[in-house]
Amino acid sequence: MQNVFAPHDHANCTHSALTTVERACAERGLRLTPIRKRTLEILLEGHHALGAYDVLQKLSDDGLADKPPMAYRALNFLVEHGFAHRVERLNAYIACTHPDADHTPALWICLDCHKVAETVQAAELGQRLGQEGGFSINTLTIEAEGSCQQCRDESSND
Amino acid sequence: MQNVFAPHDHANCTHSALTTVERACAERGLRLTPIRKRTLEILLEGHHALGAYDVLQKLSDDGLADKPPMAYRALNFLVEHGFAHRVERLNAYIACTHPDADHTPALWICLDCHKVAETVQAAELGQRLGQEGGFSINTLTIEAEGSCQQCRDESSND
DNA sequence: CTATAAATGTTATGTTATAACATATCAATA
DNA sequence: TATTGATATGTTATAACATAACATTTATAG
Ligand SMILES: [Zn+2]
Ligand SMILES: [Zn+2]
Ligand SMILES: [Zn+2]
Ligand SMILES: [Zn+2]
Repeated sequence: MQNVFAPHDHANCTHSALTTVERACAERGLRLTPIRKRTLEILLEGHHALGAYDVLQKLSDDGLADKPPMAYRALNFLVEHGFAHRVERLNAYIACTHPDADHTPALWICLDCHKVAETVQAAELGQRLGQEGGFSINTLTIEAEGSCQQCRDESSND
Repeated sequence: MQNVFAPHDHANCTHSALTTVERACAERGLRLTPIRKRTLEILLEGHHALGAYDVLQKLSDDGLADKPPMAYRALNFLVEHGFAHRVERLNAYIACTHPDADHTPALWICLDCHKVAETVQAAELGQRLGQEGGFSINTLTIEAEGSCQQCRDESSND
């Protein structure tokens, strides 16, 4: 999925992410337990970032988990293996939209529709920046807040 | 100051930042009140990020402030006007090392010495990334965790 | 089977941040 | 210089985010 801000077949979006993650877990010997799978499904419900306690509430509604550590463990599992991303600016989490690739995403947070998109072209860019000062990058966070094309188009149609 | 990871005349570092901020406040009609000034001085004590409650403790030691909102207000003032930066990855704050320039910094967090450096060459880079998807950037966060040249040099001298 | 590791369940608490409202101080101007 | 409106500070309370520590259960390998 390229542009989550634009209208798209989100059922397909969800389904392909889920099957990709299931395959990746099988290949890598990771256990996509019920809590973990449901947590991913919850994040996949939309392209909005959810806080850990939002996720926990939904897990609790499903009778799967009802204590903060349970949600954090599932979210951390997904993040560690690249199936979800933490949005630092929002203290929140999104499902990854290309969970097959080993990647460092740049995140685009629309302040209008509140969707969060990601692009993967950002990593080498950071590496270049860092080399200037001899800094060796372990992890790189790139997040932008602003407005997506769709929201700007809509607001100009007033 | 370019490379805060390397040994440098930090007294000068502190002094020049403080006088630059004082001048900027005078020019822009901003009030660098005692709490705000002391908060800046606290951040300037080193190139380490401090949490709001660390700052609050120091303000409290000085009898200047003793409730969370006081520290957050002072920190927010400094951040809003570009005199300090919030480090999203650390939920913490650093004094800006070039408070004269209107800038979007990239932050370099050394996991070894825990110093945080900033560079200003990053903004246009983000703009370029964003334009690809038609995203209009309001604020941009670029933060890297890793190891600085000095720390890597030292650890290879074992 | 059983030993081991991994995951989950649970309690408690730590950490970060803000809403809401009261009071004081500053700065412009009548 | 008194009024006043804006800005900053003081205060209470609570919201929101996150993890330490330990017990129990479940999965997997030998
Ligand atoms: Zn979708
Ligand atoms: Zn949008
Ligand atoms: Zn310095
Ligand atoms: Zn270092």
